Amino acid sequence: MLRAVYATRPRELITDILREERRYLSAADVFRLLKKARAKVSLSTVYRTLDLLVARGTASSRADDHGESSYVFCNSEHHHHAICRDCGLVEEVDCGAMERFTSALRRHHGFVLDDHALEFYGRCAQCR
Amino acid sequence: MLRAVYATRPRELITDILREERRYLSAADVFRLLKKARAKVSLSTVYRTLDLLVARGTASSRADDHGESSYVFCNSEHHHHAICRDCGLVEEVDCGAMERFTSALRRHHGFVLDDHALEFYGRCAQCR
DNA sequence: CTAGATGCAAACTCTTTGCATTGCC
DNA sequence: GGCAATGCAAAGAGTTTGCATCTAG
Repeated sequence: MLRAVYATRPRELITDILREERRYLSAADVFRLLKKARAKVSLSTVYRTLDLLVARGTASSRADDHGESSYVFCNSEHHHHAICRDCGLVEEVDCGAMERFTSALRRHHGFVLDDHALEFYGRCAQCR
Repeated sequence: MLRAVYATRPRELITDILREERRYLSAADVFRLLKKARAKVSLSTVYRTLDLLVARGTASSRADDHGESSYVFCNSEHHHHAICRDCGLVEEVDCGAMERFTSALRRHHGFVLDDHALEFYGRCAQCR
């Protein structure tokens, strides 16, 4: 039998923050934003909730060069991220070029992309 | 005046391991391989050497989901990695498709790729 | 009422640093 | 010989865990 999952206040708060920010946030970032909003949620709950969101597909995570993990809200299952180096905006990428690219990669290198792992970095339209 | 850098035995050993393995290795992996080869090099030297190689462009690093960093040997300056999920093989990607892809991404999303950050995951020709 | 969630503090993992010693050139 | 590199142990940073308490359903 499946384990029940409660919709608690801390979880709502954390999910809202992630959905509204629309950029990668570390656990410490989320914790800081919670404090700024005068919500008292422990750092461990932040970690536990972020893990939960990733497990449910509501967020995706990545680790930076210094071993700190960051999390971003996700709407759809199958998509790729274009991340702005300046403002941090995370935008979904889903255009035909993607498909053409993966098939070319297969032809030229024999590589079959597991495209869930793709992420792109650059600068968005605003920041250019 | 530039700081001198010595070609020491530990550095040779670590560089050789990285060059021969041709896949991402954590500091602990390198340390393990050194021990297997009966070379006694401290873990801190492994870390320091890996940092040095990255700084010199001889290696590139990435962090996994658990905050552990891994390193791979690099030949050329400008390239992208295609990483096999099965065997870990890291292959350089450098075909026209890449360029066509980035220009399409710019047209469709207004995103300009900083393409040094690109990495691709999938399965290589052998592992398929 | 009961399984699940939280807070706190301690434990853990990976990485970095300080300093005495060793080694390259 | 002198500056650079190494080893060791201790310190750091980020994350996870154990357990008592609290709470959603």
